[in-house]
Amino acid sequence: MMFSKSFGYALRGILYLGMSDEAKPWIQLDEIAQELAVPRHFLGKVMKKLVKDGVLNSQKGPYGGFCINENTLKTSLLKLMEITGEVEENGVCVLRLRKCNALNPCPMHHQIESLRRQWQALLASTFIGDLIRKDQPGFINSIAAI
Amino acid sequence: MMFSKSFGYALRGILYLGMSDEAKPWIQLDEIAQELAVPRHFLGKVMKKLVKDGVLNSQKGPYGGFCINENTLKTSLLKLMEITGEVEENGVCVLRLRKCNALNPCPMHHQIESLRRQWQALLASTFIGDLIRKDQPGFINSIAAI
DNA sequence: CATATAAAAGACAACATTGTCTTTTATTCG
DNA sequence: CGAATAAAAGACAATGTTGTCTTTTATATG
Repeated sequence: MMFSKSFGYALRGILYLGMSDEAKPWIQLDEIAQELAVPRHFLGKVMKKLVKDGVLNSQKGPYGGFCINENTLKTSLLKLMEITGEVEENGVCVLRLRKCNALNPCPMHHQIESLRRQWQALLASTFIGDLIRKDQPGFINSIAAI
Repeated sequence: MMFSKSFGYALRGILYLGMSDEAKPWIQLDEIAQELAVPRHFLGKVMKKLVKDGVLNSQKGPYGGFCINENTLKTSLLKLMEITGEVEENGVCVLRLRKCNALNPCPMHHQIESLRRQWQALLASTFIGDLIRKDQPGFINSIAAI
């Protein structure tokens, strides 16, 4: 019940862009990495993936950088996890037993089942847009704090 | 919301011992690894840790092997995770932000909080003994199935 | 005591994730 | 067009987890 570092970087990068002043159309990797205190080049790779998957836009050259687009706020956390490479573990047994199911449950099956459903539901129904709080003054601080 | 392989091996190894015929006091690594279809030497390392932490007993030499002891059934899954090296993530923010807390929550804080509490509670209050079903004929199958 | 047995221990390889550095490509602007 | 800028891409290192193999240690038995 923990996200990968890639996921965390991706989410925080996106939120940083989402919170940025719209007067400045493109935000550079340098600024994002510095503000979030995150390894620059690694973040670059993650951002690249997000661009490839259409979750963000990017622009090369002077005054270029990254910005959100029409998909960004509608992107679910589940989608984000897929992009950042979290394994697809929808029906997979927590103990990785292939034959585990309701009829032939592994010892953990019943204990875990409900929590996993809640977890999946949360990831699928929470969108980037839900996480942005433009009205909250400490918001940027809360994603920058490391 | 997934256990490490080490954890899975440990749990299944313990349960295998817990289900074994008590007429045979010690069970060898060879048998366990084969029955559970698990890498033998890697399992050996995991079992060694369990012995060191007093969750299992072991005996070298001919007719030696592993067996459960007075602690085994009373061991919680949380304890098992600690032994198998799952990081201690009790108060840690899911995004690994150090300054995240109820007063200065990260964007995921409220969404996750309740689920994490349930997860922690489940791990702390589920014991090895709770997972053994001596009455259930398919039980061994359910931990052997890979 | 000698031998066989089985865990314990240690060395090392495969693999994935994370992180750093350099080169390439695209774009803006003078 | 030429220079500067910034993302894209690629090479490679550090680290952690998982897996394999070999050697050492302890113990039971003849």
